[in-house]
Amino acid sequence: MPDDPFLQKLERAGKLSDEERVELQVLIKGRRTVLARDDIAISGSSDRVYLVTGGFACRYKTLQNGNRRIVSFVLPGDLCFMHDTGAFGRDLRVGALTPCTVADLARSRLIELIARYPGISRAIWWVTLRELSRAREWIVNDARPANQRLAHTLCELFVCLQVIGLADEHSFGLPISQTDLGDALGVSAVHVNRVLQALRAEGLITWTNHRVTIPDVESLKELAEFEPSYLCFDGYGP
Amino acid sequence: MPDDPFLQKLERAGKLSDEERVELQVLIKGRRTVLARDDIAISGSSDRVYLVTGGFACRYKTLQNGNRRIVSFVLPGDLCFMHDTGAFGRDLRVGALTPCTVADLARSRLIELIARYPGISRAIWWVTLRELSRAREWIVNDARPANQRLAHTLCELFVCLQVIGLADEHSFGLPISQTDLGDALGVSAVHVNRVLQALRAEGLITWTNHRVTIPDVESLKELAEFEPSYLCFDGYGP
DNA sequence: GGCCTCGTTTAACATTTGATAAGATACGTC
DNA sequence: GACGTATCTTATCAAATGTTAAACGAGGCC
Repeated sequence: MPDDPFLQKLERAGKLSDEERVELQVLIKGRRTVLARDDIAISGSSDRVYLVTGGFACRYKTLQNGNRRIVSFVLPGDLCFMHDTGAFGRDLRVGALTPCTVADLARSRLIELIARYPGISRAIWWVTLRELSRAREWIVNDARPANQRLAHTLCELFVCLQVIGLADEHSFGLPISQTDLGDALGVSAVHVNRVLQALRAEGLITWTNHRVTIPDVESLKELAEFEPSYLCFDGYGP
Repeated sequence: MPDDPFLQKLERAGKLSDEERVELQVLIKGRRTVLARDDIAISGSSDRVYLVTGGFACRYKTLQNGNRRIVSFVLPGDLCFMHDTGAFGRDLRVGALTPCTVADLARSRLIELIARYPGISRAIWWVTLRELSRAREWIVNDARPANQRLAHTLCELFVCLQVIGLADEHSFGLPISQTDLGDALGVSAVHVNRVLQALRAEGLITWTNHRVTIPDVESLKELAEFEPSYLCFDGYGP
């Protein structure tokens, strides 16, 4: 139980009591699988909250011209639609980029837990504020040219995956397509490839066999102007 | 007291009791003025929460090349840095685009009120989730070409200003420069002007004397693919 | 009125990025 | 191993956007 990525992540907001931890473990018991490219959830469509426990997913919207814009990645341990009851935007979806495992929680039950347990309340606040901080950083990132933007996104993925034990010192598995990555960067797939070649040529990264290797993390961070405090991994409070 | 834009906006999340309203009115009593271009606040720098009561402001970050990216506008009645204690990103700032009036609140006092009053707690949750929804919509907007992006931003400003009584049926005052607007769109000032001329030529807007007029709101919304549910003005809950 | 500053507008050119298409490579299925 | 599909890669051309600079206009100040 100390290895559940969800609880592990929540405890970044501050320690949970044993009781709180047990309540949450009971809540997230069930699992279902979702195929790659299938939706995990659509906003405003249910009384469920979704916990992704395995695989890569994303929050996205589709524009009228058919373009998809990914607004955030969803990694193991991330909650989706915690607060959504239809009032916070109607067309946001969560889709699986790879095969995923998901736990569906009853929103009402989670709300009860938030009301009863201060540690859980604090943790859910932390999760929400972290999402807000990350969303704003993505807006900032969109002001950078595509090469920096790609570098920044790779740095973010690297740090987030490292925290949940899915990256080692210099590499991480990235089983998504360049098209997916382009939708996350707001850039065409062809241009992702172009910029990727440039980063490769400079020796900043390699990406083969669905694994990204960053020989010199500091160099990539420097190119990306990556400043990880927005990921809030230093916990709640000063 | 029914005309305070802050309380008015908070009550979108659900009615406040008389007691709650009085507590908040006491809290937001003081006022200071901030000159255009000055910062109202820097993240992580104080134990204060800032309520903008007049003027146009923005949240922004500055990139290493000197470019500024505005990640959201801050209008009268908007709170800033409610949760910020240094853990949620270090370099976000709030700056005045025009002369502003600001009330500085003690964060500890606001936290007390949230803990004691369920209506206030719900309202602060609503404010936060609304910010998240809006930030994600800005990410989506960045995937649109500049003309749509400008149209979308004008639609957003129009609706938000209308709600606080600062816009009439077809126009609103917009006392900011095209450079500011460019920083919000992630586009150069020259290109803002280009796209602006195009919108003018199509008769979609006029913008003179710091006032934007939208003769046919529906047409502009259609161009922008503007779907206002993300602004959460329909309140909390389904 | 004259001057100064700031913002807007327009122009010319450079760069980035998008769109399309074709060839190459990997992977799964039979 | 052969085939089919998806992805990656590269090339070419078109469109969007950035950069720089200059002219123009409005408003404040003396």
